[in-house]
Amino acid sequence: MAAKNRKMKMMTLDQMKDQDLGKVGTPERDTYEFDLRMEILGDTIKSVRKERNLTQEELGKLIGVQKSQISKLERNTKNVTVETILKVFQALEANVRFRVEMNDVEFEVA
Amino acid sequence: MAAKNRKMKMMTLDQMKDQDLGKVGTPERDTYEFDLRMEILGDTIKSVRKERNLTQEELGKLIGVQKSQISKLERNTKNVTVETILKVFQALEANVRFRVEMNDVEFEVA
DNA sequence: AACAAAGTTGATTTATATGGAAACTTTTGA
DNA sequence: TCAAAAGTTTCCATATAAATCAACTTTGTT
Repeated sequence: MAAKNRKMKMMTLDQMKDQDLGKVGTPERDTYEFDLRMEILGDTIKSVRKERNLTQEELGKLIGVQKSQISKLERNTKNVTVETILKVFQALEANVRFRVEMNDVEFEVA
Repeated sequence: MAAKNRKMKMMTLDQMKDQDLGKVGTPERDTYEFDLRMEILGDTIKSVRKERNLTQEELGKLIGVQKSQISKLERNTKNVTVETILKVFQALEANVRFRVEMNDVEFEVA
């Protein structure tokens, strides 16, 4: 997957990603970054659920959905809506913070 | 809207919300909190766009949508998907951070 | 091994987010 | 003041997220 040039001593993760996945802004790279974030989101749901010692079925019951739906949110993670995210983490009694940074300015979309 | 009891000297915003909108967890209160967050999200898009000195039409062009769609995202804000949020703020060259807090543990869904 | 509990997957339905087109309203600047 | 630019709204189509159900696989536990 990586290391094309034998003379190269070090390579940052970002350099590797630039090379193997294309620069930021290209469709492939954007897709990769998006998929990664969605995967992390799914993993986070799972981690927090485990922390609360809940099964998918139990979490589902709290929200009012089947366990299969929870499974999909944890694994199958494509795109999700903000509402779904908030619903899940509220049931898990976790706080969701949402922040937009632009240059020096920060917007807290708490 | 508020101040039912004349003897009451002080009331926190949370107490007021509890009284006027119902406790956290009730459907009305959840709806209110959700609507508020979505409104803030819309306002944030608008603020950042203004900061960048872009019209809705120009921002739309960057993303590949009509100005009416930007208007809807800024005002009409109901629910949105994560993909849409990322797309918009990426076009605005703003960073979106997304964090889940549970007790002392923090999950960065960067 | 073998049974139950937990989790996953696929097919399908329903609800709704995304988006365009066009007419409309508001804002702004000459 | 009025014309153009910017923003809004309505009606509509399409794509897809949310959800169920049922069958399946995986993971413990005794």
